[in-house]
Amino acid sequence: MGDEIKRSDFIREIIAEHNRTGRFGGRVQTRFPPEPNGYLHLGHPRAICINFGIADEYGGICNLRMDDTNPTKEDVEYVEAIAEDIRWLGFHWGDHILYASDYFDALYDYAERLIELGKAYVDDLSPEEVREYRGTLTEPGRNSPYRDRSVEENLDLFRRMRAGEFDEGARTLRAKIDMASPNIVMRDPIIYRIMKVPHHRTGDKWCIYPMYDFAHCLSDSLEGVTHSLCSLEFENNRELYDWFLDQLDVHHPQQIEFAKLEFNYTVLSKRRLRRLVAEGYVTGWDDPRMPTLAGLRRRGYTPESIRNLIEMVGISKANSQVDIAMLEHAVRDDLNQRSPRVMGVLDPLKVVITNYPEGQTEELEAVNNPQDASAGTRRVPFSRELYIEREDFMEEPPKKYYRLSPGAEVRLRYAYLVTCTDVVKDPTTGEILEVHCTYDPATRGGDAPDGRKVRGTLHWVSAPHAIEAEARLYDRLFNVEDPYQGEDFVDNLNPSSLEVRPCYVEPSLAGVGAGYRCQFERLGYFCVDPDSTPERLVFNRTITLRDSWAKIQGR
RNA sequence: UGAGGGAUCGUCCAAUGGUAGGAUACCUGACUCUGAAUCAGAUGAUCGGGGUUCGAAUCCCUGUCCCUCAGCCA
Repeated sequence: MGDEIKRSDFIREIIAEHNRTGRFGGRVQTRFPPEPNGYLHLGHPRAICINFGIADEYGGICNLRMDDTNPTKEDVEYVEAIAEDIRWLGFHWGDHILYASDYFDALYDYAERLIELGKAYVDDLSPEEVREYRGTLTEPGRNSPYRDRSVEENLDLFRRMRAGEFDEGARTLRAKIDMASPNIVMRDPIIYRIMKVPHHRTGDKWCIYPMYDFAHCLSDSLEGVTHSLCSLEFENNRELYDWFLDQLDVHHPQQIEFAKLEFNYTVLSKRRLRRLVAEGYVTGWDDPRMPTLAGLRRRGYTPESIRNLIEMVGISKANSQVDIAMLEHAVRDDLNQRSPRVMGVLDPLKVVITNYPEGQTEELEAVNNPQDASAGTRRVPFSRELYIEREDFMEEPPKKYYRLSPGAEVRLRYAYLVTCTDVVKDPTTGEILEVHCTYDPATRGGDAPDGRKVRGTLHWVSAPHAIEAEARLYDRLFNVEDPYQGEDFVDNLNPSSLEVRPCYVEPSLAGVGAGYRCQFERLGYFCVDPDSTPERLVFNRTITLRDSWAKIQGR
């Protein structure tokens, strides 16, 4: 699927150049390093596709490595969820998930080595003092008074840090670089801090934990990663990434940064996503309105559609805000190819075919997928009483309305041409209760033998045969392009992002299970929710079909 | 105003000194047993100012705007 299309971008060009010059002996190995502190969301597939995709293209491997160096923020709960999302997207890693914490022993040894090299020292400054000494963006920092301790003293102190002799925050191990560096990252960055907190994997073995900058580059190095592909905010950290590896004289991967993806009408920050869940604006991390991969999956998005989107959007170093319409196009495009068609009515209006024999039923043949002949056909029951969509009838139709109206003839898809003869209304409210039509028996299947043209084709279900189900109609979670605008982003929540309503679907749907995807003709793509029971199906609307009539109406 | 990055159709991405192209969105039309899909067409951009060059989105100078960094987060 699209594999023959030659992808190229600045990262692949750099790697191709490395391979030309033999920088890594032609080997390409990457890694995807999520911190297990939240669910994967729409911002992640780009990094996933780049790292796993590139490794794959070059016949290399991509490790899934949990970046778990801060036990106060991370939890095993997220590990399996992250792994499942990546698997769902269709990517594979080696035998098992890797963890930065797997390297805590090696990392500790590297830290001692740095001390021995005179490139690291134990600092007694308090967190506040560290901040003061660091200087500012425009002023250089000052050296810590503890900066020039002897190697022996540093080693002793560091070992005692490890042994738990000091309180949290009392001391840190810092790299000895340059407190006047114009790059603040290089002003003697902290590499180990004391945290008397058990770790979800190493238990209480450690009370000191390495910082990201130290752990990350060395984890990459230890694994033999060749290309460490990460997002733009780590550009400033690359100098430090390189510094550690140079000092320690170990295998040195190349870090390359690319821009993260953002989407309009969408919020992706973990903090805000967490708030939506915590404050009950959505039902959970996998609420089908959430931009999490779990939410999109439940909503009915396919992994292929997400991967196609990533390919469509490309890669660059410019911050970008992708139009969510691109995502919507990607799902429609994929679902159009693969979804079986089915008829369902969301807002029923009863139709009585007055000249159709009472009690008669017949089965009509319907095409399962016009995009895919191999999907075959099915039989759909037809009878005297049907339901059609309420908006498919208008007593006083506007111009260009070619659905049902008094005197008008339309086609009931795969069934008959019918003409509206009567409208039955509630005498007090004026509400339309039912519509009476006559059918033309000569048009069975939907074709007129005399060749007369009928513009409108409606979907329908046979009232006595229909299955009653629940439809969950989703719309964008936010109704403004930039949900961050204004005082509080929750003010921009779309109050009608979910509408739950009963619906009628054709009987062929009986027995389909959670995750089943289909198109309700003329309405959109739907996916069976895990909340479904054999007694009551629940359909999530993944996305509507494009609707140019609605567009005309809107003007 | 220190350092590191970035600026091309509304949006996203190409063009690597030689016709600014594709995707998406929007608009027209054709086709249609889904007002879907498909097909055809239109609209629409090089951040500003200088310079080099036969020729500049690309190279040089200059200005502007945007992003990231002052966690013992990642």
